[in-house]
Amino acid sequence: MAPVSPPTRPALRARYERRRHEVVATAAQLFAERGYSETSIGDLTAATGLAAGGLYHYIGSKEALLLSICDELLEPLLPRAREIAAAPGPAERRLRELMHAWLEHIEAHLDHMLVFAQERHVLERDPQWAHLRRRRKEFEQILDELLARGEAEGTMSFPDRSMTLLALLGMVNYTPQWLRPAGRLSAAEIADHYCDLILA
Amino acid sequence: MAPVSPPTRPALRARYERRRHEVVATAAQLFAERGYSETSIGDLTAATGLAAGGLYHYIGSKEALLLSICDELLEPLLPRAREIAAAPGPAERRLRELMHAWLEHIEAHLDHMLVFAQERHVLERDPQWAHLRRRRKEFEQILDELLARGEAEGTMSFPDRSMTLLALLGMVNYTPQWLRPAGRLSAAEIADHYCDLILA
DNA sequence: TCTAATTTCGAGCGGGCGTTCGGATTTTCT
DNA sequence: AGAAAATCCGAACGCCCGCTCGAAATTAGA
Repeated sequence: MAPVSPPTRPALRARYERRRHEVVATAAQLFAERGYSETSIGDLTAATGLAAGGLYHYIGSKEALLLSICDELLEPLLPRAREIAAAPGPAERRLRELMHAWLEHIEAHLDHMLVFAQERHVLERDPQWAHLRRRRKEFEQILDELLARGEAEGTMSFPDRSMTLLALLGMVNYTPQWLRPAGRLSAAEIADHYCDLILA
Repeated sequence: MAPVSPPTRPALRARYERRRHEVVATAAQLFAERGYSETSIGDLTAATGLAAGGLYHYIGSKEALLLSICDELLEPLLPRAREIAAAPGPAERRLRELMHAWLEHIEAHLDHMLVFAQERHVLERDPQWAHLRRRRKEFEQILDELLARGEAEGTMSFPDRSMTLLALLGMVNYTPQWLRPAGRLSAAEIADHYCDLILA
């Protein structure tokens, strides 16, 4: 996750991080449309304007870059989910808020999401990815607990809660493949629709 | 799709196709768990027991092998879907039957499915994959028409049919990531649950 | 049994890829 | 201005991978 040589002088950290963030975003875009393995370092240097050496100043390695993309995606989402789920109010309201936040996050990070989804098989095996596995698992647990609370409160009922959860995960994880920011449907509308589907 | 040198003598065709099918299945398994790019020809020779030359006798090239996996997956499903959708009876019954067939097909070809899903970004760009794009599109159209027929018959109603279709595709396409043949849920149960969700 | 077709072998080739590294350039701070 | 830190360059390296090819082994059919 950490790049090779971040500047020690604090005044330069900001510029460094900004530039690094640009590089990661550019890479996410390329990876999303061509695939990680099908994108070469040459493609990356062409897209960023940096030469190989300059690029490695920021990314450390190609695989670390991939990890950075997924980190940038999951890191802010999980605390937000915790926060929303822990807030007061009925489970259904909590769920709808969480779905909104989730889908807005997806809409704002389509490329990152597509890359993350693409690398599922790496996620499940490589020990370097263990912390991401944990994060994803906790996120799914938060969702599941919300559904369970809804059942306990009597406002939701599912024939099979765990299957409903999987269906929900499926819908949402598929969304980046067709969602377009300029498209007909907003993230909020989609979130509401998905909620209606499983709560009906 | 066609390998390099299929035998001309018809008596040998059967054995050749059988062996070839074995190779494709083995490859699908490896690709599904490690990823296409992360699986080397060396891995393939080790898993099949064939040496490099022998392997290429059946696969033609690594990319052609990937295409074969996806072909074997989609080729039988589409005609079956056409048949089911065209059969007489109310739309809801047609849809349920199609979902059953679909999920049983997934259950029977988990590896192929995972590989196909993994290569989404290739599917959408490479001209070599055009016929697979067409097949998938037609399959989705069949589904959409079934939903539309349900609405016309008055037995289904959706706030937004195209979004419901996308939700359904999401659920089903995600299924191979958790479905296990020895698991708690059968393909039939899952299909019914999914139908219930969108028809509620 | 003899021949031709088929299947298999495996060393080796050519190329592309990720990465390195020494130095040049630019920037920051005193 | 001067020194130290940070940024960037790009040629070059070594490795690994997909693939080839001529020959050997096996099998089918007469």
